[in-house]
Amino acid sequence: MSKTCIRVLADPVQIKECKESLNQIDDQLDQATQIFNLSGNSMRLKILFLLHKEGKMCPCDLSDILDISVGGVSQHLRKLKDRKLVKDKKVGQTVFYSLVETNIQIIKPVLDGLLQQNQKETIS
Amino acid sequence: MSKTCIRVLADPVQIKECKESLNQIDDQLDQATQIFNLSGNSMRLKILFLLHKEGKMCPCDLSDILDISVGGVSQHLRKLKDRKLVKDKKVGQTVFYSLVETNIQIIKPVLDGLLQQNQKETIS
DNA sequence: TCAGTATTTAAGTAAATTCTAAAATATAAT
DNA sequence: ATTATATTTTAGAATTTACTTAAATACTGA
Repeated sequence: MSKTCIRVLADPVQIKECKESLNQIDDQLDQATQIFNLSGNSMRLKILFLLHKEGKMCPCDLSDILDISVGGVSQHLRKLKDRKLVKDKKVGQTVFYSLVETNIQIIKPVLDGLLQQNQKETIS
Repeated sequence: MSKTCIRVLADPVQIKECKESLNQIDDQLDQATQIFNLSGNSMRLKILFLLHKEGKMCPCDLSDILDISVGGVSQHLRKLKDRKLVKDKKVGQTVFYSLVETNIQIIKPVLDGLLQQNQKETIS
């Protein structure tokens, strides 16, 4: 990287303190970034919403609902599972995925809001 | 896409209702996806956190704190501004960016949590 | 055991993302 | 006017992402 722009009027104390703050909360920042990143994809957010709404779903049904290949769904589910946002349970030859409630807390209000919105529109 | 996997035991009513639900809340889903997507990048989440913590900051200081080029910071800020998560105000030759409170509501709890964590660690 | 169903994994591709460096724009000050 | 400062925009590159298709794995039931 070339030389950074250092403002004439910059407050070096503020800048130093900000750097320290970021270092202090680095882990929490990383975790939030990961969850937002996983949720910030339309297919994955839809999957999370559907699991919230339906309780559990299998890759095959999700593939049908979302209109993407089963392989594609499986890859999304693996990412969510790697980060422990969802868990799976095999029943016969079907694998049911469901939310890990304790690990989706930061997006839970949004899922709740979407579900409420859905129920509201269904009534009217 | 090749033929989707249609489960023998699939519940066609459930699948149809899920498709309709997604259609109904399509706009809200899109908006949440966009905000999560913008927040799901470590540089941008740090920028949002710093703006929350400091009130306002300029690209030059952010570049120094985040250790990326000013051009890179400017590009992140433009994305956030396009989605109206931040606003800018020019003072002399410096541009100060700040949060648009009404539009960051869905990530506000996380920013608050990070700030609290930061203050806690600073005391101890 | 063999055929059929459900899922996962792998390979390959097209598009999007994120960065740097450099050029362009705009303001300030001498 | 010229020079310096701050920001934005552009161009280009390296990386990552998200998809499809096909092959591999695993379970079920005749």
